Amino acid sequence: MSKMIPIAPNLSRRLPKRESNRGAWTTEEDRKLAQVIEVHGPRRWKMVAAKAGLNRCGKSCRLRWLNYLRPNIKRGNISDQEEDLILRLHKLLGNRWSLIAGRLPGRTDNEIKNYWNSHLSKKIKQKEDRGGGANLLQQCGARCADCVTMGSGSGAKGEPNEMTSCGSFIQDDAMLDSSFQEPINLEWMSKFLEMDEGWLDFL
DNA sequence: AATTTGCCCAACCGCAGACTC
DNA sequence: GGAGTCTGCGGTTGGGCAAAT
Repeated sequence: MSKMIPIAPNLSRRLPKRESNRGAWTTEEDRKLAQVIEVHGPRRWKMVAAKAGLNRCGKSCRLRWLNYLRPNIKRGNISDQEEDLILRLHKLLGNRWSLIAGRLPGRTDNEIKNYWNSHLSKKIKQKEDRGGGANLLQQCGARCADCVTMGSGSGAKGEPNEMTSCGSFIQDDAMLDSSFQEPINLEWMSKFLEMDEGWLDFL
């Protein structure tokens, strides 16, 4: 079943449940939030929420900015190349969506998480059911228990440098640090990961 | 045409680490 | 060093839409 990208996804998602505004953001709220961030920058979210006169918590404002209003957000279809990259990075990093998103310019952790949950996890399961593609996740897991642990959804946020085996190849902070802002060339990253897979096979 | 089903994805929640006083 | 607050992350929820019946 093909799904269309919503043209105006912020129209009416969730209904307000409490006194503060909740649910879908209106275009007016978006505009106010963007204005305040333009002046004060994307930090001190509680203050931003107050300055914008929005009856929303700072957390909600931050999320809206990061996932929707931030400049250079790429929306819509994930390309095959990006999908491949997500698969490879997930194999290395587990469910560390923010790290994975950091390697995909313009994509948000939420988007990648959603894409994984709705598309890739099914693909993997289908392959596993057919018996042919179990290696997608297990290849790594069999060799590196840390990857499995990190991807198990425990909520634990291990430091990149604490990774053993798989991670030790890319221990460099600049490589894994989510604050690493430079957009990375997808082709380069794919090649890098191929190298890493080769290294994994060597173990 | 009306209803049901399946799925996507924006937004919320809880937790933990970082930061400030 | 401890308490309180802020920020960021991953997991989960549920409203809305298109397809199927």
